[in-house]
Amino acid sequence: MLKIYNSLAREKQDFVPINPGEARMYVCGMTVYDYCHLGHARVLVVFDIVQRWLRASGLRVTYVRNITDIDDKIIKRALENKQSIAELSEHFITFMNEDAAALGIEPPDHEPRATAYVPQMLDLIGQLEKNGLAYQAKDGDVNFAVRKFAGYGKLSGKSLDDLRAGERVEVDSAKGDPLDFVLWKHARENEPFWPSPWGNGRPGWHIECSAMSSDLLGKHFDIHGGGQDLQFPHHENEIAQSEGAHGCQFVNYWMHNGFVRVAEEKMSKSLGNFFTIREILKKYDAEVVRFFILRAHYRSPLNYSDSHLDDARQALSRLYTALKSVDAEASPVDWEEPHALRFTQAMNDDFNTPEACAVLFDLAAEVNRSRSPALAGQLRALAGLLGLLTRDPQVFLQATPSSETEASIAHVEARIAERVAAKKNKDYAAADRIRGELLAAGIVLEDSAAGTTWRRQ
RNA sequence: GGCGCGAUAGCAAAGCGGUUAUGCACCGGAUUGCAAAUCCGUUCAGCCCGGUUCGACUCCGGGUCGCGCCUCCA
Repeated sequence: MLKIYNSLAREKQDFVPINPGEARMYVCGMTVYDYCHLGHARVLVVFDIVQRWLRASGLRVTYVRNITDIDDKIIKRALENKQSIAELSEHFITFMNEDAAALGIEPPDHEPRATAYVPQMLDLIGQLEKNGLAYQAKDGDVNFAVRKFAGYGKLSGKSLDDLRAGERVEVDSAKGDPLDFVLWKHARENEPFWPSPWGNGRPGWHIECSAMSSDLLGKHFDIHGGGQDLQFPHHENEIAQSEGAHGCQFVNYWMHNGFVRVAEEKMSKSLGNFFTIREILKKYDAEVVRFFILRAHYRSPLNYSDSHLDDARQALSRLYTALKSVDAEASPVDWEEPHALRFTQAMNDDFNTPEACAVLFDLAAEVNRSRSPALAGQLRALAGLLGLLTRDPQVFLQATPSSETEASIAHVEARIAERVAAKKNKDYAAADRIRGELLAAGIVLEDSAAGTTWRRQ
């Protein structure tokens, strides 16, 4: 039985789908005005795993991950870059897709863009107005009246009065309550706008997710995910909008992943301490990055540093090494096998990927001992559920993230041939010299009865 | 100020009221021309103070420290 930590209940709960055999999941994706950083990579990987495990558990999954392609930052950046908003967002959507593909992220079933859902947003705002939860302020903005929605704060555990006490935002006098949030912003100069019953304008940040999720998944669905920083106010506001408009429960299970940190601080744009995915991929294999993320539980903080990635690379190499010398059977998971049972137990416990990885290492040790093609196949199959060990071991072990040329690989092969000849002549000094030279270049040689192989250090 | 999360061995990171987590690093042995890889073995834990218990890293209470949200943020 799968258990999920539900942010709404603040405890692990049995996952019971609304419709038996089916899971509908919505995840807040990217705002496309810049490159994705490692924090974004974590969301992508974490919910890719959720999606994969739900499917592996036999559920029919509909996975929606949205793209925010209209908001303040995009408008600002487009102006700075002197390009259109469409150009800017297209540009970064392309980069995002490249990064996601590199990380082994399976494409979601739907990837809706906010700009394509303006009519649905307007319908929703109209419904909220009809329900007495939205009002148009003097400045033309349409706001949500948080005091009118009884459950406001239930996700984040905040009470409106506490929020008011801690209010640090400049009060917008046009709002009925400082905590009211905007559903529809009136048109301003140099900004794109859409016509609406409330005049020309553009959507507020939160309304898009309410509109897209109900359109693609229905008014009530199973799982909603995103980074921990979205819990408040974004997800709280989504609940207010969706439940306020539809009059029914919005989402059963809320999932929030922890932050990536740098030197014990949250990695974020505003702190300027972020590393983009493509920056990291210049130094580390994408699968190493994926493994690095999966080695920590999704709700724990994850500290980023080169030495941690070095460590992850060494660890992943151990798994690939186990597959290198055994001809793994290409078989599906044998679910009755003991490692698979442990793996399943781990994943069913709120997606405990660190424990699932530990099972992979135990299994790898078993493969090394037994040289069993069936067990090697099992290792490959289980790891595959996490999107790991999907490549040829030799390709992984010899891969280099930077732009190494074929020529240098040819050079390695040539030097190995020289060394084999030297060894044949019992000229061990020459053999060791060649090995030392290659080692200095980060190439490790491994002699075995079957001959000499090499890998990157 | 309000709300929440965390503190595990040299580093990273899980489960668990009593029995080896796991990975990296380290040490000893096997193996090897020597290595590497692999195998076998050893060493190294649970912030502090109380409480519950036959027994607590694990449960409860109180500290201390760290982090996050309350403002755009994955």
